[in-house]
Amino acid sequence: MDAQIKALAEPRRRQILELVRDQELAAGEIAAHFEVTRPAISQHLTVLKDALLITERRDGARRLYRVDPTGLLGLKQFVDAFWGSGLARLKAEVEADAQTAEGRKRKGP
Amino acid sequence: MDAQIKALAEPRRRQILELVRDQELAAGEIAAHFEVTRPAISQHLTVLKDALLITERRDGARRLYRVDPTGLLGLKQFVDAFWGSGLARLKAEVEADAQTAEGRKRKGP
DNA sequence: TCGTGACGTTAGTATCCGCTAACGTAAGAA
DNA sequence: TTCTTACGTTAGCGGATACTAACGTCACGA
Repeated sequence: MDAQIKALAEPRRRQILELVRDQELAAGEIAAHFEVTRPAISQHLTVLKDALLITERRDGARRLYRVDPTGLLGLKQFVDAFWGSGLARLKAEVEADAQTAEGRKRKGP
Repeated sequence: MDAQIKALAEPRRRQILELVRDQELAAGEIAAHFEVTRPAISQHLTVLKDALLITERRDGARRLYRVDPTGLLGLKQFVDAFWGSGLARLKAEVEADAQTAEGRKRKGP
């Protein structure tokens, strides 16, 4: 999961992911959306591919890229774990606060 | 969400988050779990705090830290969006493959 | 075979970032 | 006040990385 999070830490790579989220695009088409050089985009695509976040498919001299959702599984589990436990703790706190507030009838919001 | 993902991109910061996920710990207690110096941990805590991933509470000369789950909301939405759309696309592909396979009865697994 | 289009790859550079060492700050205890 | 504890902050260094420029590779058409 380390490679995936580090890949997503770069804003441009997240933009690339959004581009190939619903459509399959060639490397040149992706690069055309940005103002950096094409090799820079190529390196970003390599990072995303190594992190299993996109898949590459050859079509003649072109290479088509698309999102690979399975690569996000580890990150999703990580986030969901914190999200679930965090919400549970928040809920417990709110209930505890409500109880103490009812018992004391003091220290308003 | 950029600050949150960049904060999570560092493995040590994820370990810190796991530490203060279910318990409230002081900066020194957190630093005791690692082999790096205390100032390094202090800087990590600052990054996590700026990214709204943890909360700081003063208790005398000590400072207690704990996970703030609400800071993960943006990242969770981002991941869920890709996860949902990606799974939908995968499902559509599988169904399309099943149809073509049934029609052609060729090109096995 | 020669040329062209579409990519990837490799130096080389500037910047960012995590770490340590040294210093500064705030809150009790003596 | 003075000492100690528990922190945060700054300066500086070394490694990682995003970028550009130049070069190499593969597929296809003339």
